[in-house]
Amino acid sequence: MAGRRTDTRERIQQVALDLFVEQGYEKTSLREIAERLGVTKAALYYHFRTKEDIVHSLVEDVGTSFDEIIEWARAQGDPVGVREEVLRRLSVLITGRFGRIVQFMQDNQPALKDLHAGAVLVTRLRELFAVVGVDEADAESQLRVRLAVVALMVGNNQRFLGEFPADEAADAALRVALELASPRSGGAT
Amino acid sequence: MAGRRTDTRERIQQVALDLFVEQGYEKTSLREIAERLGVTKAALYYHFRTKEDIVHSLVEDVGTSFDEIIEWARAQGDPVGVREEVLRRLSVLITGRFGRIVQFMQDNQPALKDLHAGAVLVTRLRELFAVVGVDEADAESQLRVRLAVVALMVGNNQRFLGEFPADEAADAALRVALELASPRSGGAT
DNA sequence: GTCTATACTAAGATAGAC
DNA sequence: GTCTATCTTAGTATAGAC
Repeated sequence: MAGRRTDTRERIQQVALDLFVEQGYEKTSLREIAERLGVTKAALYYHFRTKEDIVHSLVEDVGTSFDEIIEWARAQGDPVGVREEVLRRLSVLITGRFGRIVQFMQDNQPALKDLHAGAVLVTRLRELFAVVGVDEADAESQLRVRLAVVALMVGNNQRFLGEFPADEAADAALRVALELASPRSGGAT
Repeated sequence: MAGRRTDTRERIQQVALDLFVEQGYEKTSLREIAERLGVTKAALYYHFRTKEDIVHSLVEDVGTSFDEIIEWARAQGDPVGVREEVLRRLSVLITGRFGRIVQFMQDNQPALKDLHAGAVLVTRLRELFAVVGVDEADAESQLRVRLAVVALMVGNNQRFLGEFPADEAADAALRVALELASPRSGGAT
């Protein structure tokens, strides 16, 4: 808030995230955001160059946190041994302060796809998959470790596992993720 | 083709699905579809009442097939014993002629959400989850069986497991799904 | 029955006044 | 830092040509 004279930028982000989570990115118009704030559309364009810019500003923090996990994992020697810790750190992020944003990203994957913000999600997810599945060669093993990441995301998504309390769902998600990521002992049929 | 003199309706569906899969539902304009077909936007409105109607026409066949699986499963006596067969039938649908449409639904879940077509996906998915997870009480078990369905969908999605040949990915998806849906023997920590 | 011409509303976006 | 006015293009609707 240092050099600025209003907090409109932050209020835009706040209201936009509310509406994006409720209705989805495409279905939320700038007019709606502006009206709820009591300003005009043009005012939004002073603070953000495009609608995409708004969502990008919301998502970039998550991207940075993902990057930190990825870089940490790559710095370690033993990829398999590190996998579990990667999932635990991811779980903390998703169940913590980034929960709503991660859910939003998950629900609006296609909308974000071609957006600049899409890179934040898609690229990072691919890197996470790579980090988590380094030593897995066949399709089944790759699918398992990638599903571990998916388990964390959908398990903490109200729309997916909404009947259970959030903390219970979060626990379950982590347990399932760890199981999916654990090296196979017995083979399949 | 009985009472009709042109195949424009089918061509619209074809072109629309192509573009929807490529670019997503929201990003594809009616002008684009019309131009690729060499007609005007208004012509589309002769064959379909709305844009949503187009996607609905694409998705309803899948919905019917899902319903058949759900109804069959409910007609059986033993819910757990039937779970495996439900997943196998789902796998056939997804890897078969409905593959592209299922991938489209998956990728455009938020766009379809409030649409009439959304009921085809969301409602059916919930019912599938219910059928597949009847006897599972805790969050972890529910998450596992629901992830089994997700495994089938993402495993057959090029964007998710694109490095492997389609048939290999399909096999892997079914194996992982069956494993996730199999009753637990050992407990977690 | 099939399609074009035309027009309407609302969206994202921009220029310039205050 | 915010507003008014305007632009382009989206989805939608309908009257009427063939």
